[in-house]
Amino acid sequence: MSPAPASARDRLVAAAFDLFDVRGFDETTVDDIARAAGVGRTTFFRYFGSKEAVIFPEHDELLARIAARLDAGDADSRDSAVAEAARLVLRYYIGEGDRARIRYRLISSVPVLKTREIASIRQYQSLFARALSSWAPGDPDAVLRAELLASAIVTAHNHVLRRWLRGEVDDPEQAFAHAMSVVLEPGPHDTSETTVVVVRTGSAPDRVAAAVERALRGR
Amino acid sequence: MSPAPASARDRLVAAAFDLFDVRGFDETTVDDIARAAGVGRTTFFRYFGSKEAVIFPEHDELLARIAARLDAGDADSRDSAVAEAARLVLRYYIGEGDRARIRYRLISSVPVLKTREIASIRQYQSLFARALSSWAPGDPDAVLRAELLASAIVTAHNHVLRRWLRGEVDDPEQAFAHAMSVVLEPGPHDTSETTVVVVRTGSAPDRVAAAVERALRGR
DNA sequence: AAAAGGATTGGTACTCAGTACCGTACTAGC
DNA sequence: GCTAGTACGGTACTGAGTACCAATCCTTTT
Repeated sequence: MSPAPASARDRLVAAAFDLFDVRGFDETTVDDIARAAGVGRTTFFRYFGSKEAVIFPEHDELLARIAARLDAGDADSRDSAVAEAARLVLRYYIGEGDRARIRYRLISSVPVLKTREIASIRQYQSLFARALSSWAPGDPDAVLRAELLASAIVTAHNHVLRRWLRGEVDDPEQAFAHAMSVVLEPGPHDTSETTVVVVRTGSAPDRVAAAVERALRGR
Repeated sequence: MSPAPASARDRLVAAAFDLFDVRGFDETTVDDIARAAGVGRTTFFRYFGSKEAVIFPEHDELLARIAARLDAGDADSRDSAVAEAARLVLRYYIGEGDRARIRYRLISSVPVLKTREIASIRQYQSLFARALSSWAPGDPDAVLRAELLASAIVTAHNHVLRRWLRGEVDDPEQAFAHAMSVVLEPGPHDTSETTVVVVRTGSAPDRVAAAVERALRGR
């Protein structure tokens, strides 16, 4: 549809999504993609390391953007930094529109693509874990806590993204904000009964108890 | 070293670990493995779907064992069911000894194997998420909570396993128990300052405040 | 304008993973 | 002894991914 002179890389991506969508991933060879894009097979492998990689064309750039956003954060702005970095990814996929939906269908049906996606997600997760770990105190469990929060953020992000891809969510940004509130909410306890959470502190018990009472009454 | 008549499958696994360890993954062909095991190349692919799969020989059986353990649980025994299922995996890898260490080295240095491992872990995670979800109430966030807890358990497990593989932990079972306590502990807040967690409840504020005070004083 | 140099591309040839198919040996049960 | 099932080996093929070389284009320099 577009007049013509898109870059060879863009034409390859477009051709790949097209062919994978109509003919299937296994039934499409790299030769087919290159031919449809009007380039040589060599050129394909010059831009993408593998046949799967063409499905995630901006993966590296997204990784870099996330890393940049996380690097700009610090221990004080922790929660907002990770939330914004995750939103970055969410917005990207939402903005893709149809392409994201085609990818979702492909990933759901082709095991090797699902594997690839899971590995991509893990790269995001590692970035989050590293940033969180660098902001953490010398606590012996700091690394574990960082990994746990990183995995929670990624899980929340993916939960929302998948629901949006299935058409179960209208406002993904708001849904993600809600999911993050679930992540940051106290432990995975059953909320149907009264739960008392005790965090050791230097403050006198009376002062803490008073603060709790205020919190329960007010707000 | 063993006299001889191990099954073809076991000989293939042994030969693969051996060759991968000394010569490297990329530098070893499936032909090499088959020849070293004294079988044909066809036989290799009859037992393992791919060259990578031979590194995780008992993966399917482990998955089945986890599924069985989780199926035996119910909503009431939730915490112990998931903890035991995770321990199942931990014990398996600990019991492997040297083989687990070789796998760890290979995974750390060969990207395609790392990808494969991450995908395996995700399969465990999905089992946990499905079980947890099936035990959850009709809460609209129940699925999200199930996925979050599943990812937390898997993260905790892997944290401990990796530390053990690096020789940073002596008693992995105890370390895992501790990690699980961190997982189940209230929210990911900074513990260096006083944190007040409020969980909505039907009880009167006074009664809750009194319970908190008791908790802070006693124990 | 011409030459030089770098970057993008295409083509060829090769290795090897993975699949399909077929023939063969060994075992079990009648 | 015969047959059916199972485990195995061999051959042949497709296609992903790599290495290398030659051609073209575009920019810069003289």
